[in-house]
Amino acid sequence: MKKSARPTVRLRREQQRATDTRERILEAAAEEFAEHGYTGASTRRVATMAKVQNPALAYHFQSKEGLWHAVMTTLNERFVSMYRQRLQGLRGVDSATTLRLVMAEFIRFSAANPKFHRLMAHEAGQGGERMNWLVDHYVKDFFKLLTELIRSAQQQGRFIEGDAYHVAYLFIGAVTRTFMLAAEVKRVSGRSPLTAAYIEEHINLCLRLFFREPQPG
Amino acid sequence: MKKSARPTVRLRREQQRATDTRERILEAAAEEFAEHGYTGASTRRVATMAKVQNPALAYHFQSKEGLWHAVMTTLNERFVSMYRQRLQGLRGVDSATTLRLVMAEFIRFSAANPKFHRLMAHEAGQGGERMNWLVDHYVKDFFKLLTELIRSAQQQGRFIEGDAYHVAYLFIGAVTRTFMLAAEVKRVSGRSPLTAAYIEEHINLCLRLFFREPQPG
DNA sequence: GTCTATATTATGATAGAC
DNA sequence: GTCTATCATAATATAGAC
Repeated sequence: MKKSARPTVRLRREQQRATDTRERILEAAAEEFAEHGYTGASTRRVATMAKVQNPALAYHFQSKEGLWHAVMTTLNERFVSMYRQRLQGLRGVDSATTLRLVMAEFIRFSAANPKFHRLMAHEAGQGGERMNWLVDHYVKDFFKLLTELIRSAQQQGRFIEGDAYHVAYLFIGAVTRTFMLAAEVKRVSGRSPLTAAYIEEHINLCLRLFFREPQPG
Repeated sequence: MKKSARPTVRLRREQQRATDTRERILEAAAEEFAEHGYTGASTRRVATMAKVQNPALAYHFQSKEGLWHAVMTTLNERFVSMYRQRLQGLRGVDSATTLRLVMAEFIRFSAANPKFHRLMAHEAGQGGERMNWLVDHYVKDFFKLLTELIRSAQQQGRFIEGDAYHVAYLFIGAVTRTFMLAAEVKRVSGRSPLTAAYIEEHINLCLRLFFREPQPG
């Protein structure tokens, strides 16, 4: 059988191609869902952006909803692994310092992935099954961790007072708004928030706002 | 001509009915656009929610885009008249106090109109004609006023430091996030942000966060 | 101003060749 | 795994009676 003379190489090549296709679709879908939300997103536009035929989406992800779940799983896993890795390098460090460094990392992640917050926000406004799935699989755990750190830092007197969940939402809102509305910020103020200088300024402003201590270093 | 025996009364009644229809459509459309964004919104769902037939939308607003413009104009005029009225009552008061009271009013408005911020945010993420229209007609003016007040309050040493546009976005993000994501906040933390107690707590937290002075009263 | 009916296009999903 | 072709539905918009 000439055809399968080098089956492993052939297989690898096909799998590679399939993986590329899958990832192009995922990236295009993230863009489309971020811009238009679930109902407003068009799988045909996704296919066009990813330069694949329409049925490729069904082949790889079964349905529009399957595609959405794949997008959200991918991005949330990236987010989770970001802060888990940051935490691993900080074992033994006191809570307030840990919180400060995790928050700085969160700001950098938000600047690098504005799509992530837009995707989450689309679902979080009015409830529904997709929001419940997100909260139960990812959001709740993250807030549990974050609020525990906040309470510790508050007990050390190094973080602003107030209900931990409440101040967590204040922080996330303050941090993410400029990045989520980058196009508007640019047109209103003349500055793009997605520059290195702006991001560093943002980290300083946000941390100074929420922490009760002189800047380290 | 029996038919037009009392034309003015007849006219008024018809105009009243038309006005009711128009307003029902506007309210339903605000809900629909807030939840699904412009592309995701369905004018058929709007018609169903407003309990009118589909062509009624075209009669009153010409097109989907006409409907969107009417919704945004209505809500933005309400927003503008809110802060203009608040400012009128504060002539002669110093900038920092004016800013504090305008911001408190902004928080109350945001709690009462979470739809407003969701509608604005849908368009502000990726740019486009609708965003440009919003920025040029409403957002720019509001930020001009807000940043002028912020700079004055900063000169008085009564507001946090930093670029006025930048801190304005921090403030708006911190204030609006919990209301825009009310459903998520409820599921994550168990508290609904749309209660009177939460709103008062929110006002206190936000003002304490951004102002550099002891609480008045 | 409001209704029924419909033209036209876009959408999500699938069938079947290769 | 990828292609062409197509189905069924839902979308925006309009025509024309009343």
